[in-house]
Amino acid sequence: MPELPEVETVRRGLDRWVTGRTISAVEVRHPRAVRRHAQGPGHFSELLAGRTVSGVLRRGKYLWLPLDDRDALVGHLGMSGQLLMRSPQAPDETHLRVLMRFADDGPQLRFVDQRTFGGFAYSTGGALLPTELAHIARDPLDPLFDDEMFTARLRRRNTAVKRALLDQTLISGVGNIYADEALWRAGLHWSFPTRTLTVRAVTDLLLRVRSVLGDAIGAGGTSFDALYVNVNGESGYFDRSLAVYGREGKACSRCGTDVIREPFMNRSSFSCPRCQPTPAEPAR
DNA sequence: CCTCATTCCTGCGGGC
DNA sequence: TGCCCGCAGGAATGAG
Repeated sequence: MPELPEVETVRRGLDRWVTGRTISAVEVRHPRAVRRHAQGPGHFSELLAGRTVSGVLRRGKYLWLPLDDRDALVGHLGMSGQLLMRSPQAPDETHLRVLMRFADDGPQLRFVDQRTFGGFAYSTGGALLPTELAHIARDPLDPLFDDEMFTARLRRRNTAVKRALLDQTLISGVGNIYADEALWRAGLHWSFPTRTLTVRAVTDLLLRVRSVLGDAIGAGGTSFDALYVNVNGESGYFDRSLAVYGREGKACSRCGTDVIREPFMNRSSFSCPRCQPTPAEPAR
């Protein structure tokens, strides 16, 4: 699933391949892909034709492409979204949702999304920060991320630490995979109550979050090739480095104990029962 | 301001 | 061989 490292990898690819190019036409092949654009697919396409992309920015798991004025194209990959650079001659992908052509007749930008949780919207005045994502917190790799505010807000909460990590209004960019990996690195069980975490523990957790995201970006960057804006949703080569996610029944690389899987928030949480013991009074 | 459950979607793979 | 069903899960939404 695309989380911050995958989206950052996509951002770098897009920046290289579409910045400075002028859009000639946009075909919406599935209306759900632009469901957040209230005026509909036709209007969405009309607004984009003739516009020049001036860059590619990211906050958390959101991407946006500032255009040649104060507007922007904002998007989210959802769970299965891919952004591909493809030759105009390449056949349609099975789950092609949006096709963007450029005036130079060069590689097209294609949004391919099996489960259609992803989508795009036209953001009027959104070049600096689209209103569609203004409610999302800065991500931990943002130089302006406020560590002290994050720590204070997290410790005021009355919930499980993993729930807090997944709350995009508190810290953005972390999804199920990297939450589990960061918690393993920090030696914290997902149910640890935020109220009882010390400042020191939160500071360490934030360090682990940053280290796992940074490591994953490093791995994701290696899977690039010319006309492919990485996208596999399986985090480049980082899946080889996962310590607990998807590793139920396999040995923890730190202590050898079998990794366990527990249901949480209608999904799975993976942890090492020895390195991440269940707290005396777990939160949910 | 929280906190938390529900909903959207489709391909895959396990079980029978 | 084929059918059913659970599972994967980010984020908007609304209830309390």
